[in-house]
Amino acid sequence: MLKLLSSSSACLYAGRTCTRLCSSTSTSTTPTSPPFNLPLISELIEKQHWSEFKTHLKDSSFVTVARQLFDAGADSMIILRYFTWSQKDPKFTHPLELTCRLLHSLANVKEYPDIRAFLDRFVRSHENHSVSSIFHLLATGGSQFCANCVIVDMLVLAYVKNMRTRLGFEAFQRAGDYGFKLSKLACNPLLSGLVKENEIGCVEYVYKEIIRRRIEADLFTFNIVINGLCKVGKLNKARDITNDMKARGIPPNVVTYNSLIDGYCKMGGLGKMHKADAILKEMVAYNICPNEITFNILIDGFCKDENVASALKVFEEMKQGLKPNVVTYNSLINGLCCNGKLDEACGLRDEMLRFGLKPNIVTYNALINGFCKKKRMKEARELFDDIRNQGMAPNVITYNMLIDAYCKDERMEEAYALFHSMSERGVSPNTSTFNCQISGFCRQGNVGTARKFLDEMESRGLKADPITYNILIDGLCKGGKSRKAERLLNEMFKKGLSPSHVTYNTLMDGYCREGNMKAALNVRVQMEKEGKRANIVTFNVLIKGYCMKGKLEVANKLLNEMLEKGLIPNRTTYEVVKEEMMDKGFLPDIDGHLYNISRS
DNA sequence: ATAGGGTTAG
Repeated sequence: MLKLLSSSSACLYAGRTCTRLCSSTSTSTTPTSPPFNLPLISELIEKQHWSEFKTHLKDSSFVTVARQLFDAGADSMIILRYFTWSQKDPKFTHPLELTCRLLHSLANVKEYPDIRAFLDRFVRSHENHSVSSIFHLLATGGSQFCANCVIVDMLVLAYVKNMRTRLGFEAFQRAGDYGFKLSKLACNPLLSGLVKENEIGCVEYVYKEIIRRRIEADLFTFNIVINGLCKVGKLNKARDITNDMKARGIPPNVVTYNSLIDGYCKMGGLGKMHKADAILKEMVAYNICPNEITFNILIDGFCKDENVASALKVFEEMKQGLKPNVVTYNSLINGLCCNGKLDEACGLRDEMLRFGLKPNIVTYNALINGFCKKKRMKEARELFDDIRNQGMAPNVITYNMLIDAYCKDERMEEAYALFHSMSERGVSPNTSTFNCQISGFCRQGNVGTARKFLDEMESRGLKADPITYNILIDGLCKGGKSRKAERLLNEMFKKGLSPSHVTYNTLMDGYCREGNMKAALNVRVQMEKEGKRANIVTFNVLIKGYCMKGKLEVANKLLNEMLEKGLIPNRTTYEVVKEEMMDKGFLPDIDGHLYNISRS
């Protein structure tokens, strides 16, 4: 078998010319082939008598035999069996032309489950045929148009199911070029895969094409698209699609509304919970009943909005008709912990135990985080030990929180001991784990050791992220080495990392502190060249820098520029301005803003 | 086949 394969591609092209030129009765392609006895060969394949099969065809390549089978009009199931058998050799590659021929022959006799299984293996195999070549051979293979539509539909599905979403998307596009009509059976999973991979641009494209190509869309189609748009904050578009579906006679359901509510909750900004609440009212008005998940989304939204009081109100409302679950409690416990209300958080933990709900690792992490932030390390550690007693295992987040807390408490050895023990327990450190420790060393002014951690992390195959660099840049700046810090920007670019606002602001702050306003302004220019507009922190840093140099006129000019750009001064701005400018007789034009700030 | 929770930098 194997030694014959090397010549298979030559055979393929010779064969193609041959089948085109000769009449269809031609069954023998090479003069050396033994006479082809279809009934006998078919029987041997069907009964899987492979050794006997080989003795009959010992000199023929796979391509030759396959072509003989096709040309002799063998049963498609027999040919499929032959293909499957030849796949036992993992290095074997079927010529794509024959694969397409097999697909056609299976489609013509409507053996759909077999096509599905075959394509599943096909996309998983190492044979990386390009989507365009597959389409080309399918379209020129002279099969019925409908057969091709089915095959392509199943091909898209096979790609998506096997995590080759990009290829699935490409096949979707090609299907449009060739005019092959797809079904929602392929399109819905494709959309779902694209959402999971955050390819929302592609999701929007596929949705538009589904409408344009008149592919039947169902409730799932719309919900997947709406969910994808909500996840990236494109709420207006999501609402438009909600209207589209209504117009097409598919009313939104609870899932649709949950996605929208979640979108508004995560959007951030002022009044977001008000908008989320408005959607809730709308859904109730349409007689769609909120479920546990609706409430979980709202509760989490209020918690993240630092409004635990409202979250608790919604929680009470939920208990009237629905049963809170672990996620509900986790959101509340986390909300309470982030606001330092540890007793109440523990109370809720006890309540969930009374209701027969078992705290999971997320519950523990929320509580541990709460204690860590209050520097109550002893209790945090007790909770950490309790995880194992409860038959669970701490995960990388648990470790990261504790390591970070020990570092912030300047207990670097304890942090390092945990760092060591996590590997022993089979939890691999990630970039954050290193960032916490790098940050710890920088805080102690030990940038050298911090830098060594970065190298150590990369030697373990973990990539530094922009945060790693922000930490190091901040460390160098605080040590009065802003020039050296600026060199790290180039290192970032070399690694394909793009500096964020934080990176530039940190560096500017460094130069400002050194009194080097010229260098600080240069950084701003560079930042804006990179398409990042100055934000509140940028202005705060620069204003403070000029104030410290006594250049209050320039500081005042910057303050006005900030207001003109619609940036609302925050507490830091207020403090800088108050201490440095107002006390020295400057009356910056931020009266109204000042009122808001002093109240907040 | 669609929905929910926890860590790091200014």
